[in-house]
Formats: sequence, structure tokens, C-alpha cells
Amino acid sequence: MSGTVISLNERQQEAVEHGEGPALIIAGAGSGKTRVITARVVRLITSGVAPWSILCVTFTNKAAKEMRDRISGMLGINTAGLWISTFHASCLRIIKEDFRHLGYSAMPAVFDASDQKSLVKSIIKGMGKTDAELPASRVLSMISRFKNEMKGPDQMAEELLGPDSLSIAEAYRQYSNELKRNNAVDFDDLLWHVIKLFQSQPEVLAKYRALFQYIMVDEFQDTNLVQYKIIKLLGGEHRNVFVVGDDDQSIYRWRGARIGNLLGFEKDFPGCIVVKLEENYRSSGNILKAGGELVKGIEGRKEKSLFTSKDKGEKIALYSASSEVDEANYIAGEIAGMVRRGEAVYGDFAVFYRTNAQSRVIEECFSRQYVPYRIYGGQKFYNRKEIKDILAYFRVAVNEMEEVSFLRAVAMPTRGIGPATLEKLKSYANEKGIPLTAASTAPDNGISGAAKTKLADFGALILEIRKRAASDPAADVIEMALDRSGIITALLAKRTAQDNARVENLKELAGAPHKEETLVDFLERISLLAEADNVEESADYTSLMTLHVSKGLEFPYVFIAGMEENLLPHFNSTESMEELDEERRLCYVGITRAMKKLYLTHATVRRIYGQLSTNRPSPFLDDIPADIIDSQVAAYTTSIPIREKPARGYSSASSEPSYVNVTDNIFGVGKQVVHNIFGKGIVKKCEGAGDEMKLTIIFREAGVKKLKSRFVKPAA
DNA sequence: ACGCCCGCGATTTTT
DNA sequence: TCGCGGGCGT
Repeated sequence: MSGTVISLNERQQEAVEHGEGPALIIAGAGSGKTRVITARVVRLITSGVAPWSILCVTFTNKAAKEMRDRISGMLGINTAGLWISTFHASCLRIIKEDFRHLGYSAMPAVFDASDQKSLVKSIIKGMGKTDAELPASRVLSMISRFKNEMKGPDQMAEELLGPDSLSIAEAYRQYSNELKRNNAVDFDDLLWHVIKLFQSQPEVLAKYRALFQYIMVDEFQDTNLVQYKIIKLLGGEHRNVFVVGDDDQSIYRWRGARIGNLLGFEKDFPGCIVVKLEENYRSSGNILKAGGELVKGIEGRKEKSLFTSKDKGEKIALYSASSEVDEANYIAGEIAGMVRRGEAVYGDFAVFYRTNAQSRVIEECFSRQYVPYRIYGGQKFYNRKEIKDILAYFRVAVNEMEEVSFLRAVAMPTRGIGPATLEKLKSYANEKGIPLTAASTAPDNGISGAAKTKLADFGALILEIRKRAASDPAADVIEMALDRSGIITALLAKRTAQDNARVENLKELAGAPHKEETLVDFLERISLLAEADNVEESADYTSLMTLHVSKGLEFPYVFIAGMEENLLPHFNSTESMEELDEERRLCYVGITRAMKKLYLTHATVRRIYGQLSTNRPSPFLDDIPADIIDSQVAAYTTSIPIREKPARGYSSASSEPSYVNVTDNIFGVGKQVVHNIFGKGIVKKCEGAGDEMKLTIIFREAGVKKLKSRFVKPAA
């Protein structure tokens, strides 16, 4: 989207020129929002606003970096000190200044998802429950949900319903205590703590209010309650709050994002100007049309109609595959063919899917057909086991309270220190009120024999790392620790391919710190890093990723695989209208990534969890007008077990001949329907056939009803 | 302390 | 289908 647009259109201009007061910019997909934000920052600075008095928050490091680079390119200034960063990074910076006011005696470490998980697991175990009875993932998502609403364990105990609610609240309570004991915070704390800081220290709030004269928020539809509150606290007085977002691209409701922040912004900031960016610079006409038709029926969305000056371009290719293997072959074949004919390069293509599990077959097929690919997301480098292991050494060295890291480091490589020894060590440390590292070198720690020596050696190594961390560059300390810890030796001894790969990863880590970076800075920097930040843009690879990860990106040619009922919309997201709408928007996000041509594929039969299952095409396909679809069916299809035709007398289906009906399933799961009394709804479940077809429908107003299909019509 | 085997569960995840 | 955690044997 960047280079092609030379000048700003009228709406963009209006947004960029906006001066004081609140502004809501509804930025449709591909409408040049990054351009608008950066242009406004540049305009403010050139008109005399101090660069550091602008707070510009994004959701990804990648977006922040892109803006920063553009701004420094346009202004030719060093942008290092500018507040252009993610919510979390901004908050970390604020906490770093004032952590003492929050009751920490040293700057706390940031726990990532896997740190959280191991902590919660040990808590659940300590409560005498198994992982099956109380899954850590469930507990963590509940904790996160409550933290996002700034609610503590007590409030959870009061509000949460269900048989496990009290256990979860208890786990939450212990989790909070353990974090504190480890001198650590989690991602959600970074945000909530800033609120607490502002509320308890009015002078700190006043300082930042005075500092940030202009506030800008990107991807505003993805903000959660805490984030919005931060914005309101900081910008509530001068009200120079400029937010940019697109409700149609809200796909993180399940993570706590509140689309209502965007929809209600005008009420919270009365007098705000609203600018809609509706000219799309990315996609050809048919692609835009397909996306628009998909979301136009979503209740409560901000009305907008994207347009483009590009021509219609190619039709949407719809491929009905016989199986997921056939689907992958088709995709690989299309890509290989176009590359062979010189019409495109591998890097022009992207394949999106709903679940990570779908990538496997595609990968295998791409390898066979020599299509070079790269998977975005998936396992993050800093999340790999071996990396986490060695980082644990550094983390406990830098932050002696991090018991979680101590326990991780001491167990890798195995060094003859088992649970029994560690229990003794913990109780000794508790008694004396000292950290585990100190306890491990204490002569009177009550541990005897070989374990005592080993423990003392380990403790000495941690102290050595701590000492060197203060003086030497991070890279040198990493080299030393890799050598002295014995991790590499232990891995090499195992001689499997996976272990060799791990050794390579560890060596790569030594090259990761920036020049002259200290270990503390290095650890802090990577704690907020995501995988997408590592992607080489220039390489000629086809990109594979989930639909979620695709947001914010664009590619000339886009494939969306698995356009099937149960997969998109995903079967776990059909419980409510909100979930179904979000699935729809997810599909929209994928569609609108495409610049030149969009391919949609579905498989009649697919192996899921090792089981063969037949899935009807996604109901979303029916919302794309037939005249812009070019459909193709697999040469040989094993079976087409499609539901029987719906009851006769339904003229509504034929009164809309412009919509493709791949399935004949005018009442498939996920379809929008209308009832005379109950109004609009979405089909949740579909049983039987013909006149006897019974539908479970979620109505927007009336809730869930079970009805015979003849009482409803497909929604217009 | 450690390794092997069995059984169960299984979206999405900007930070 | 596959990866993880718990249980058991050495």
C-alpha cells in the first residue's frame, strides 16, 4: 500500500490536518491508515509540536517499527526517543520509571505465556487438582479476562459462576501472589499496573498528561477495557485523542478486545470529528465486492462502502477440492504454474487458513512440489524450549526473585538435582527469607552429598552470570553461559536431528543481542517481541499463516483454504451471534488482504484429528455474488454427501439468483435467516431434511430457538 | 533421576 | 494424527 499512493485523498487530508480535539477515523481495509497516522505525526512535528509529546500506540512491534521508520525517513530525525510503540511497550517504559510506587523494590520481569503456564500448572498441582480437572489454559484465560477488566481474585470469586469458579478464583489469588514473589508481572499487568499507578499517584498521572499533548491509537477496534481506560486517563482532559480503526476487522473479541470502544467513541468523546476512509488502494474491484458483501449484513457495524478506482480485475476463483490433499495440490499447482510462466514470484502468494493444524498438509505438498514457503506465527524463536532454558539462567541471574526461572534452569541440563533436593532448598530459603540462588550456595542449607556440591556449582554459575552481566556485553555473557551450563554438551550427547537443531538455535541466540546491549536490556527487549518481527520481507517465499496473523498484511495473490462449515466458521465459534459475526469478519480480513486475485478453496472430505469428516462449503461463500465467481470442481470427487434440498416453496432462494449456491444449503450452519416474529438470526444447528428440517437458530433479539425450517426465510 | 509408554484432548493468540 | 502429562519401572 505504501509507495503507490503519491498524494493524499480528500478524506485522508482531512484526517491528517486534524488539529485539536477528539477524532475517530474509520479506516476501511487498504485505505491507507498507516499513511494517515504517520503523515499526521509528521505534520504535527513540523508545525512545532515537540516530538516526545506525541504518544502513538499500535498493537504490534512491526506496526510500530514501520511507522517509526517512515517518520524518520520523512523527517530525517532520530526517532529513538519518540513514544511510538505498542501499548505494552509504552506501559513497560512508564513502569520502569515508577515501579517503586507500585510496590516493587526492583524492576519486575515480564512473564510470557509459557512462564504463566508453568506457574499456573504448579499452582493447580499444589491445590491437589490434575490438569484435566482444571486445565491451566482455562484458568489463564479466565485470569486474563478478569485482569482485562481490572478485576482481582475477590471479584472473580463473587462474579464467576459454575462449579469450578471458586477454584479458579483461588488459583488466581495464588497466581497473583506468586507473580509478586517472583518479582514479575504478566502482559496484562503491564497495562493494569499503569492504571493503578495513575490512580494512586496523581502527580505521576499529571506528569504524563502534561507530556502527551497528542495521543494516537492504531487498530482501535482491538483495544480492551484497560487500554481504553489508559487512553481516557491520559487524554481525558485535553481530549486530543485521535483513534484509527475498522470495526469490520475486529477479530480479537475473544482476547478481550471491545468493538464497543470504537462504536461508542463518539459518545465518550462528544464533539469528535469522524472521518471515513473508504477509498481502497489495495484490491481490485471484485475482491472488494466479495469482501463488502460478506460483512454488509453485520448488525451494528459502522456503515461504510469501500470503493476503488482500480478495475474489476479477475474473478474470485473458487475451487471445490475432493480432499485436503487435493486442495493443497491445487494451491501448489496454481502457484508453481504462475511462477513457471513468469507471471509472479513465490513471494507474491499467501495461503491463509483458520487453524494451524491445516498448515501441515499444505507444507508437505509444497515441499513435494518445490514451492518455497515460510510459516508465520507458529513456534516463536524465543519460545523454543532450549531458548527458554538458557534464558532462564539469565533471568534468574538478573532478577534473583524469579523462582520459576531458577527451577527451570536448575533442571536443564539434568545435573542430579531432583524434586526432593529442591523441596529442601525451597523450605530452607523460605525459612531464611532468601532467594533460591543464595540458598543454593549457603553452607548450612541442610543438603548433603553430591546434590550439595552440584547445587553450589549451579549457584556459583548464576552469580558469575550476574557479575558479568553488569560489565560485559550480552553476547559475551551468553557465550559464557552456553559453555558453562553444559546445555550444549548435553544436547550434543543425544545426537538426534532435533537436538542438533536446538544447538543451532542456541548458537543463534548468541548473535541476537544488539551491539553493546546489556543482558538486562536484551531480556527486556525480547520479552515484548513477537515472531512477526523476525520476518524477512525480501525473501522469495510463499507465506503460510492463520487468518488472524494475516491482518495488516497484503499480497498480490491470496488463497483462503478450508472455506468450510465447521472450519470457517469454526465449530467452536457458533455459540453466539457475536462469535459468528467475528468468524465472518475473520473471513473478511483474509479476503481484503488480496491485491490482484483471490482464491477460495474447500474440501469435501478432510481429515481432522485423524478422523475423516465431510464438511459442507462455508455459508460465507453464498454471500459472494455468483457473477464474480469462477468456480472449478476437482476432476474426481470421491463423494458429495450434501444435505438434501430444502423444502419446496422456498422462492426466496430463487428470487436471489445472483448468489452462488454451491451447496443448496440455504439453511446451513452460519446462514443468516429471518423470522416473521423473531427477526434476524443465524443458524446454529441443522437437523433432518426437507419439510422436517429443524433448525436451531440464534436470534439477535429473541435468543436461541428451535424451529422447523419452513418458518424462516434466508436473510436478504 | 530419568526414560518409556499409555491415554486424552485438540481455535484463533497483536503483547 | 500428534503432542503432552501422568504413572510406573529401572
